[in-house]
Amino acid sequence: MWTAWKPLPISNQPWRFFDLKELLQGGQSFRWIFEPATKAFTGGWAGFLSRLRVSPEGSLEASFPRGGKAHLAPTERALIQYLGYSEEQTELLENLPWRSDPILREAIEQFPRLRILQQPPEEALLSFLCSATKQIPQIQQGLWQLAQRFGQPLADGWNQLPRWEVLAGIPLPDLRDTGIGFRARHIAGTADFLKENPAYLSAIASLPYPEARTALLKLPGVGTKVADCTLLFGFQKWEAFPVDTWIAKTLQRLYGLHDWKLGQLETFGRVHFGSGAGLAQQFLFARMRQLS
DNA sequence: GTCCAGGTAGATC
DNA sequence: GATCTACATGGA
Repeated sequence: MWTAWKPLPISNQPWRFFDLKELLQGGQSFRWIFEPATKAFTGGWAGFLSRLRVSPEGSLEASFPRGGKAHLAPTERALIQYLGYSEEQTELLENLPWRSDPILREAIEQFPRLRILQQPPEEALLSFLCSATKQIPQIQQGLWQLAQRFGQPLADGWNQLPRWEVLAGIPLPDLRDTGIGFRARHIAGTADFLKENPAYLSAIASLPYPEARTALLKLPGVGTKVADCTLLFGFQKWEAFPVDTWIAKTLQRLYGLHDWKLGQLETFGRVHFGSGAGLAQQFLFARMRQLS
């Protein structure tokens, strides 16, 4: 069913379970399920499945579907890319202003293995359309239902997230049945829009951040926060600085930015943290949740 | 029971 | 433009 555990060559530093949990279930992807029996996470993206765990010796290990299901396994290289372990992110991290910003430095020290997961844009968009005023476990639950009902079967009871073309044909009441509540009409609206404009998302990939953001904001249910999450986690637009309730709280309490408007906080983030603002955002997000 | 959750859109001023 | 509120659902 699964290949033997094998270390992934992505860091010489030891991993803790805590590091892997924050990377896979820290609010970036909602497609990794923890299995207490094996202390491993199963999940993936697109048509790929993997299992990940931290060995007792502190190395990050992966295992893949095998046998007739081998095509469901990502290459080791693709998995490492998905996990955000690229030269590009290493450089962005190095260039963040942690030398002059003790709050950011502390956050990075607390979560040294954290990176931005590089997810398919379609999945990031769908995920964060489901995220409005929901807790992370509920987002995970809603996406699981969407996948099980409308997505392509993979293996081990796992389905792929549904493609937007498929979502466009599903009646609103059926979408509602997955428990995603009022977000169903946002999904339906965006699915219809993308059906009319099939190349819309792929065109966004080549746009600079400001134009890409403007384009995403035209989709129903996509506001500034969902747009920035999609741009950061799906399109690798590193200057995107999503401001949600946690980040707003962080900037108020730790940076003293009381009474700032959302738009002002977004601008502050991009200016203060620079070209890797989105990466900084993820460390601050993890840190604030840890403090609460 | 009440409050809140990785927000957005539409109404109202 | 800036502020106010409805929107579904589940968990604390």
